[in-house]
Amino acid sequence: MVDPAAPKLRCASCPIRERAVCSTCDADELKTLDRVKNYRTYPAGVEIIGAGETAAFVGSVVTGVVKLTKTMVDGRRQMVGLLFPSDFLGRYGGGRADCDAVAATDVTLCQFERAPFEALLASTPSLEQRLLQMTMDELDAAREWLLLLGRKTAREKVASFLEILARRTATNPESPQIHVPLSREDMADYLGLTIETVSRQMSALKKEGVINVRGARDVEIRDRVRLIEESGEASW
Amino acid sequence: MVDPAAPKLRCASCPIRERAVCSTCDADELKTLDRVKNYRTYPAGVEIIGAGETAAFVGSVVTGVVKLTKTMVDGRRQMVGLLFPSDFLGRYGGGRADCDAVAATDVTLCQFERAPFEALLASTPSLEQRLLQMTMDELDAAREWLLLLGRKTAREKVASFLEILARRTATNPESPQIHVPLSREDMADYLGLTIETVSRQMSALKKEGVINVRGARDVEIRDRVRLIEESGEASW
DNA sequence: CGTATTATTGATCGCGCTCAAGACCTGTGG
DNA sequence: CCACAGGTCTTGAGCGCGATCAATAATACG
Repeated sequence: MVDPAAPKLRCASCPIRERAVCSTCDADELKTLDRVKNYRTYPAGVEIIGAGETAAFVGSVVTGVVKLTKTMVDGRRQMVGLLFPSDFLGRYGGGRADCDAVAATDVTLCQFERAPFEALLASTPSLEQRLLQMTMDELDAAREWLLLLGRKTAREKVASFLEILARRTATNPESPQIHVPLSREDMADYLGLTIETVSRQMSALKKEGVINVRGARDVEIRDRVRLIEESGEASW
Repeated sequence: MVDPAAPKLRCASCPIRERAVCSTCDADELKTLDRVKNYRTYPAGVEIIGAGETAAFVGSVVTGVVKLTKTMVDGRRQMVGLLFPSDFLGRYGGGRADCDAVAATDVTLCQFERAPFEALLASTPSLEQRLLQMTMDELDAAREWLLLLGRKTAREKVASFLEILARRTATNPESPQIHVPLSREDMADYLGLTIETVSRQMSALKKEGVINVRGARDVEIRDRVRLIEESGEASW
């Protein structure tokens, strides 16, 4: 089900050292974390934590993308979180998870056993401050997402999604290439749409010259300004 | 615009003492908070914090209900937060607010000046832990809300909203009376619907005997089990 | 290659939006 | 007391966006 532990990276050379929950830790604190940390890889599609379970660990995404989803009894599914490298995974309060965490791509996690991590958290204000900051940022993102799901059109939803990806992952600021780390089905679950509607909107944006698509997962943004207009930005 | 300060309540006799952000504070910490706190009332409809502003204060809702909303350039509006007594108000990270905070009913806040509150926060782990806990609870609620907006039908949305209100505010567990603290327009903004659709679904639930409505804001839940069925609960 | 999976495109349907009218509620002044 | 105004809520008629159902097309993979 799960690969054996990958070799432990030294924190100093960790690619997410500057942005993860541990970014404000000093050398001593890193040493403590080091004793309870554990690299682990998951292939795309595998469930990392199931809804209702109490995970034995929390952790940071090092590489890859993790999706959080909720499912209704009749199978309707909505994505409720999308975690990129440096994002934190886990219901920290000790409660059980209320959604599934699934590897959207191949994923590497830097996992911490729950109990010692929480002990460290309680005794390390800088770590707790960082986690609070990250949780508030996620809450802000969730609120933007509420606007998207509640009031945007299919066109605006797809454009917004591409713009979010461009901001988070693109290299070249102008005319960026983005690799969409999700299938059309995952995009639909993110946007509260069907795969057919996602596909149609992608085709329309392509036909109008806003984007260029090759192979369904590689998108070139040809007109960034236009894309932002199409996304129907909030007014503030 | 805003009423003068209401008389300061002693924390010991505060109605939200057990559940607010200060619930884990000891006597000394309450004394410090006391020096920077400030009761204030806002009449229904008044803007408490505008999007883009950096509020000079944060605080707890003591009585009444505060709505957080986002507005698009063309006027489409989505509620993204709904704060009841004991809930915390304010973008704590020191950043600017990214949505409007408006009094949905007459509201009393227990306000703290931002700078001293943040100083206290940094030096008081128990306070920070409590705020982290509350922020994670809000994030959980926001994720449930994402499912509602993305995948539920109008019927399910309205039933879910009534069930949420029943859980948060009702007195009698069986056949509870609830007072809806929002107008139909606010309900529509909460649910990502129009006021007409909200009204139609309320009428349908009434006709089918699930609820009883008197005066648009007072609802008796006649069949709680049925209401929960109609809300299309998540599967876990 | 052939098979399975995923994505695109087309045709039709229905839920919730829009536009419009009417009901109800609340307060104000004669 | 009624009359009237302004707002909120309800109800009705018709439409359009996105869902559904269905058929290809493209891609991944052994």
